[in-house]
Amino acid sequence: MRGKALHIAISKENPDPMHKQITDQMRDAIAKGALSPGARLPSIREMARELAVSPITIKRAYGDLEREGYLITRAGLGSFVAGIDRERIRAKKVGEIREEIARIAKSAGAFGIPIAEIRRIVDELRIKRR
Amino acid sequence: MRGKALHIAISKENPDPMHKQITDQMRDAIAKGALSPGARLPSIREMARELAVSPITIKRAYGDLEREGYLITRAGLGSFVAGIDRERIRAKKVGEIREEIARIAKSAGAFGIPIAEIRRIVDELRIKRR
Amino acid sequence: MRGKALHIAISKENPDPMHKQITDQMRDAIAKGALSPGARLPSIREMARELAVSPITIKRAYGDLEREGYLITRAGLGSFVAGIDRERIRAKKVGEIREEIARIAKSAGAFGIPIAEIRRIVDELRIKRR
Amino acid sequence: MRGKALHIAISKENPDPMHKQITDQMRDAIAKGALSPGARLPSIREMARELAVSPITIKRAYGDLEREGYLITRAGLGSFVAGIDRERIRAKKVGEIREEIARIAKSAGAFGIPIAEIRRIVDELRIKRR
DNA sequence: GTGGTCTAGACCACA
DNA sequence: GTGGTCTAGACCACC
Repeated sequence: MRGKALHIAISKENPDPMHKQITDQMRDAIAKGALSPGARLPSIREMARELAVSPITIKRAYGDLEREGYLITRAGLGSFVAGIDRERIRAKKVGEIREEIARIAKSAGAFGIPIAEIRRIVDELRIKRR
Repeated sequence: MRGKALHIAISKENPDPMHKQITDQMRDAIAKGALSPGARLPSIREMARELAVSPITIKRAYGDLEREGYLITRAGLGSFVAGIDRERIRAKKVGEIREEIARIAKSAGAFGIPIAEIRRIVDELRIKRR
Repeated sequence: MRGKALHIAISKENPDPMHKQITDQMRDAIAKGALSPGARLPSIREMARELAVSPITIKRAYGDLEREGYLITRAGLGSFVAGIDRERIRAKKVGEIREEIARIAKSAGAFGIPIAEIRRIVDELRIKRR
Repeated sequence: MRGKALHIAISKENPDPMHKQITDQMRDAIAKGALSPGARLPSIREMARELAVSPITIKRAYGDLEREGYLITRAGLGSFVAGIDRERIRAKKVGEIREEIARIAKSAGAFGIPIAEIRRIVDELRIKRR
């Protein structure tokens, strides 16, 4: 299997701004290990051509990911996947999920939907995935 | 006890736009039954004064809720809580939750977080709420 | 004395990019307390007109300061000085100074300049300021 | 003992551009006396091979150092460490340090950090180095 | 009016 | 070629 390691899809339907769609997908790809530390990423201009967006939008996405520690970029050289503490990132993600679930549970409560029902929804997913 | 049926809190910290903070809380109040069908809501001007925001913001919120079927505005009379098919709304909300959970599970998978762990997070919440 | 609380000077001589010159000066102003928490900052467009730069450059500066926790900005409302943990920021600044001094001392060592001489330079400053 | 007089380390982590990392280290080596006046430096190509960078980058570094008076390049012969007025260079460096310290002290003042505290930081360094 | 996003295009330093 | 900065101008959502 020889293909692009990076398949980024931008949807105009998605209300998220482009740069967020890009960072979200790249963050996941890096976290998942689809991109190994040190690997060179497409240059800003390449990526811009490929996704048919402005280089500035890609720059914005790369810049955000750099601030988050997912990649490092050096003028004249390009951008590279950063050495990442996978455990730290996983823990951070779990924390985010916990907050999201809590928010959902709270809002569900107002509609008379108990947490038990949310649990049931999660279990449905587990079964579907089997 | 005759008091405000409606306690809406707008926070500047909350990144959500004001009109969304308002609709979210009113929707929950109506769904929860805190506001009974037919009940008269404060006029746009009253509400605006009370929350110290622009009437335009309230108009936007009422308009959104009307489009969603939660209230009815009669020109010259005011706005009233709509008669609501509680079951229909609950079912709709469950569907929304299902989609959100699926989205979370998908993104979590990229970080090596299995659905079982999400289930665990939900269970933690159940215990905490007891 | 009634004047602008914010005097920002941009120099074309300065090799730092404009947005950094702006953030540096605003950060100092906020840290110093010249701007109180909650105070409204000039809008992006106002500031841009005043400094005769593009609104995007100001946006960049405000965005950086927001990520650093110095201000919060809400669409449609404007930008406001954040409630700040002054102690935390002071400690961070001391850490940065420590690193800078260490770097200077290291580079000075190569020229045969001992730390004692750096100390003497600092003392000169103390006397001058009296 | 006949070994490399010049150990230059280029780091990808270091945000400084490569040419600066090189000039900084060579300048220090010359100022320190590790390279004696008249000594022949590796040719641009040699150096480039050794550091695994482009000859253009080395050319830029050598050129910068020549402009600063640290080395002399004779076409066809190579590059040589310049005869240096060590005192003059030391004095210049002290001046630079004085300016940097003044800048740091000024910025620190905005955070309520007195010069006395900077002095303390310098003293900590002195102790650590003993 | 406010901020948020995106584009097209320019100029610069770095390799 | 690379990334970094800045401009001018457009369109959108929010208030």
